[in-house]
Amino acid sequence: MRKIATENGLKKGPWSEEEDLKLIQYVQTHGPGHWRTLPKKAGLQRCGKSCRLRWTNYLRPGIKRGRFSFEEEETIIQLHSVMGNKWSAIAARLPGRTDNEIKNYWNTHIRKRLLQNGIDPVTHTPQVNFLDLSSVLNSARVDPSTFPNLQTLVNPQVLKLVTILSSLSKNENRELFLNNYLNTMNPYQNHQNSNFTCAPSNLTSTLLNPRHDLMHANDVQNIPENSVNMNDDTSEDIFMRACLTDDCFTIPSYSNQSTAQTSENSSFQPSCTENNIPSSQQFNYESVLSSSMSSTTPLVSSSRFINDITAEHDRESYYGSMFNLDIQKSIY
DNA sequence: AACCCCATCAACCGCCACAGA
DNA sequence: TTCTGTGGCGGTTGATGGGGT
Repeated sequence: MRKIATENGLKKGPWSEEEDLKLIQYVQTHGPGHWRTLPKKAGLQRCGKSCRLRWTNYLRPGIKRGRFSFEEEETIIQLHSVMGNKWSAIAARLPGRTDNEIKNYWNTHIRKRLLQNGIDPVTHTPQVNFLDLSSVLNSARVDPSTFPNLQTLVNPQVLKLVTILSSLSKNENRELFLNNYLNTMNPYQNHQNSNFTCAPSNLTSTLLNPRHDLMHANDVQNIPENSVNMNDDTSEDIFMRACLTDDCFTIPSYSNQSTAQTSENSSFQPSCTENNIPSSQQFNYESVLSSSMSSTTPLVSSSRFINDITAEHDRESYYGSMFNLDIQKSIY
């Protein structure tokens, strides 16, 4: 670990057993807090911040050490897909795990594995260039022999949607179309008061994210009967009329926000803030979180099975099959 | 055996939000 | 309203150890 260094008489680097003992004894007697004055009172040559970190990340009772379980990994992935790099918020849902530990685990294990499986760890979407996809699908439409089984591989509604999107000239328009598309698909959600909201730009990710498709499966049951039926052949026309009206493209704030938040160069924005998004642009993520927040049951149905898998390569193959499975579910 | 490369993760750093004076 | 102290957060660093050559 780090070299032991001193600065202003303060020690840096790894903690010794003796230091740990002093800190534990002091906190057990006086409780945590007042970290600035704690080192002097506890007889430690450390800065208060170092003491606090050592306590919260290592010495605090209830800290769970060791390998992350599959359930924990799934929870991290799903929460990260919603929260982004809000490690403390994620840690709050994983008893015994610290934000630092989760962050490290994400960067060294999960992130790598997602990349290996073709999943963008930032957006949680398959790493497929959207325009390339539409190009492929368009060509397939012109020449069915290219993909003779295309209709059995790709949901016709998805094909329609991609075709429409590819016909829109500006990325901004695509974004707007997608947002309106989804708003129309599930208007019920958009009118719910929610403490947990998401910027509309992330709906694009939601649409293209098989994991989100899976996670929203329960929501489908909540869609009121008068919402648009996507199995209706005329739904595309309905959507085109609904989404391509002038009104859609003349709301400056909407447009600007979408454009800004979907910049490819921008990192995954916390995406889900609680109060800074107008209600008309909010998206209800309650159901996304419900599985992990309100229940101790595994987050995906296959969790029971994966408890028995321990080897790293098994985890990798599990992730591969998990995402493949999700993709299939999402397109059928 | 020696060296190099890389993954891991504890610890640090800089910044920010918030509460209280 | 401003200042200051405190604690929290996310990003980064670097020591360590293991595997490969």
